[in-house]
Amino acid sequence: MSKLQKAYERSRVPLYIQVASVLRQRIESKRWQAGQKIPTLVELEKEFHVARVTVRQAVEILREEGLLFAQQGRGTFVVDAMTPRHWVKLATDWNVLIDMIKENVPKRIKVESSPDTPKLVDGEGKPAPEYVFLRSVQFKNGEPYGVVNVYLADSIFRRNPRRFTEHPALVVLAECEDIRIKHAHQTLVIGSANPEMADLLKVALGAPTAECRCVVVDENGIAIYIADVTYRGDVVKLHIDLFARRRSRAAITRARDKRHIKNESPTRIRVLSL
Amino acid sequence: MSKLQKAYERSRVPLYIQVASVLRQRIESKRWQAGQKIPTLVELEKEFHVARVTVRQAVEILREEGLLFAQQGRGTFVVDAMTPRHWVKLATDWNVLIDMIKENVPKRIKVESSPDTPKLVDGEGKPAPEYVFLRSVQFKNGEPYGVVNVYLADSIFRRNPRRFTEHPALVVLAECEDIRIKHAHQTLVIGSANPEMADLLKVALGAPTAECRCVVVDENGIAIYIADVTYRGDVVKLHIDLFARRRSRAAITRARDKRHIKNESPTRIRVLSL
DNA sequence: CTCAATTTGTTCGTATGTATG
DNA sequence: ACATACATACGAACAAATTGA
Repeated sequence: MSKLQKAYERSRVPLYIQVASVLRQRIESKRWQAGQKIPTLVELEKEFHVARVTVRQAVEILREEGLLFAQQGRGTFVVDAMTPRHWVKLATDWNVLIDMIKENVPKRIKVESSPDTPKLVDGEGKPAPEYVFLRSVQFKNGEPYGVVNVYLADSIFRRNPRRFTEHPALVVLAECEDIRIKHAHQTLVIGSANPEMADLLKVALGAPTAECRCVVVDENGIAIYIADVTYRGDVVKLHIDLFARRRSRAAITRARDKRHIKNESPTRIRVLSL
Repeated sequence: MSKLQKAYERSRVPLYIQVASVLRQRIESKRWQAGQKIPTLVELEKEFHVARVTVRQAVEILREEGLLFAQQGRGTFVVDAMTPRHWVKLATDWNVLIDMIKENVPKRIKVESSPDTPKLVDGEGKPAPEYVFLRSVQFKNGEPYGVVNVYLADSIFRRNPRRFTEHPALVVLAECEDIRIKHAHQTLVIGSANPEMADLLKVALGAPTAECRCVVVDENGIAIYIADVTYRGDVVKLHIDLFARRRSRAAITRARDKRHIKNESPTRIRVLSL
């Protein structure tokens, strides 16, 4: 039994779909670059240990998606024009977060409201007596990339219902100077799209997603803001600075480094076998 | 046409898998709580607009996963004891990172070495003239959860080959007091398992993964350590403190909060329709 | 205790989709 | 393109366990 068939046992998703998703990732991750000829069907069927027809079905899917085009007698190629990726950079600091989503302002769109559950908080803050539930989809270039579910303490919402419905709730919250925040935090776990999210985000069912949860607790220990955000997995990028010596002229140095790489002799790699 | 069927058009994922993923999420999100009886097969087949057998297949999957148990004549129930998950908590600070992976020490295991590509650095640091390539799989409770590919500058490696092969390279690196680090950072993007990773991590092909890249640059601007780590998506959890007022007795407060929740009147949710 | 209602479990037959060689 | 085998999905009917009147 091939490795893929073992993977098949685990997921019960049709083989050609699985193969297609692997090929798609190679294109999206630029491992197969635009215009490049991809391996022949024979090579692919050897790599994946599947039948010829199965590979063809996978390639067919990507052709329909406009990622590949095939030419009889020549081969299969990655299409040239790939739209540049839009990344959602996750913030690691309150002020950065507020600044970032400030720009999101007009992107909020209402979605058929499903009667969602209250959602318990797992260990941070007491729930407020009443919440207002807001739901929106985030768009960029006409493409959905995130679904936001917000529970906002009703007492906060009442202060200015208009502003809270027209702007990101967190931004309005940050503007209220008299609200004293004890702590705010964000967690991220990786999930996969359920049918509803797949529909809203226009991705395949089971496609990777980033599930972010942001909770703001006021000075009384009340969770006044609870947001559950689901992003398409392919738009999320997180950058963490672990360590930095003072006087870091990072941007400038980086640019210079890049030029160096091309001129230098190729780096040698020694594989260490234990 | 139902939403599920639309999702089917897009992904060609079998219907009963889609239903299963919806049910699974209801359990994991606590919308269906432990011990609770879930709707009957008849109700579910009405809700999802699928045949009886299809719902049964979905329930069957969750039974095999140990999330549900069924009793003829009574109904189907959510199991009580949820096994606590093992999370890989991503570090957001150098010292925390080192402390964390210190404990990983004995988990490193050698894997069939594939002649991997040199991997270019995208903007941070010049490559060293020669790297040593190390590869390992991380285990927890006998289950693989991460694959690590490390490029370590050969000049660093030579200082103590034994230690570098027997311990996490980053820990040994941190111990070398004479190595001055200019900066270190980590990035995370979400990907999906290719055939090789699916095999190593024992997950389905295309299953969500976390692709972490950690780069350490020394005072000369040389990237002395480049690690590409692929984690199973379901074990990664990232916690970001956005904001915290001084004198936060978080742990104690949390414990008290939890008790409160049970005694208080249920929180009301008002759905806001724009 | 029995009966009826409820609910899961099983089995057909049929049609279509998936995967191999 | 074909033949074969198995998976998926439907609808319908029936069997078996549980509950409560």
